[in-house]
Amino acid sequence: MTIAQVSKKYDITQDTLRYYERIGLIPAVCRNKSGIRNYSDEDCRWVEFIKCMRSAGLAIEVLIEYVALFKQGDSTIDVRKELLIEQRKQLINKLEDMKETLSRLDRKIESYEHCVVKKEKLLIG
Amino acid sequence: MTIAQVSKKYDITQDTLRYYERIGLIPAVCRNKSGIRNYSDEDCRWVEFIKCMRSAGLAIEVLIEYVALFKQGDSTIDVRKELLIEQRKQLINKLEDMKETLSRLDRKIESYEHCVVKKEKLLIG
DNA sequence: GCTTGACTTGGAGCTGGCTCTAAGTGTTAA
DNA sequence: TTAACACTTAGAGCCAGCTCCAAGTCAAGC
Repeated sequence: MTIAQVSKKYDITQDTLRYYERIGLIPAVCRNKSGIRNYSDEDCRWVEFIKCMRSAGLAIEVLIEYVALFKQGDSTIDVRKELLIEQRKQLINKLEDMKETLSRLDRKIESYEHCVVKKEKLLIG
Repeated sequence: MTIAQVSKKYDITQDTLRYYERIGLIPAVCRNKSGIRNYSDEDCRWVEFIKCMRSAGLAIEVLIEYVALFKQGDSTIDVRKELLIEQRKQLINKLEDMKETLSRLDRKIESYEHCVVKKEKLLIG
């Protein structure tokens, strides 16, 4: 796949794809003889995985570390697993916080309902 | 309450508190004759509300709008409610995305479990 | 051969959201 | 009364994470 196709498929700009590769957020993509990127299926899976993790708020720094460990091979399997577990923990905490905020927002909206009712009562009665 | 107390209570730097006030993220706080901020209970509730919403990822821009509408009085009640409902919608979507990412992370960690088991089998057998 | 156009690079620029600084004012304690 | 300190302001600086740009390379079509 060309960079243009990957960009379209995953809705990530070409600039961002090149940027991610430059900083090591995805492993180096193979090129043809004239230096043009040709994304393999595995490259695509990386792009998709990183996009997903980024959108959930995992830091670029952490993901770069994960990719670097991956490149070092099987000896880093345990470390990678620990890294993922730590990220999961943080994600769960964030989810909890957001759920609380959501219910607070619900209550706030609820109180606006009462407001409107009062206003209507005033208008009617 | 002084800015120092509010800063401590809500774990927000004094700089950030002043910044929030400057850009209209919280309504103007009353000052004594020499210009020093004195946070009322209502000011504190604003600080806490804004902190909570910010931590869930609501944009500063949107919250500034909410505060501006609030300052305009009761005529903006309906608009404010709509604004909150829209933000709730977005928050729910974000939560859903994050939940999916979380279960993906779970599966990934799961697959690392298998990895370790294989490695152990190799070591043992 | 020449133009067009899709790609390449390194580096500069931008946005959001703080965070720090310099210069100044006011209160308090010795 | 003078030193120390907590506060004030406007504006510069910083960081993450892109996004844009200039200059260059290459392949395809006229």
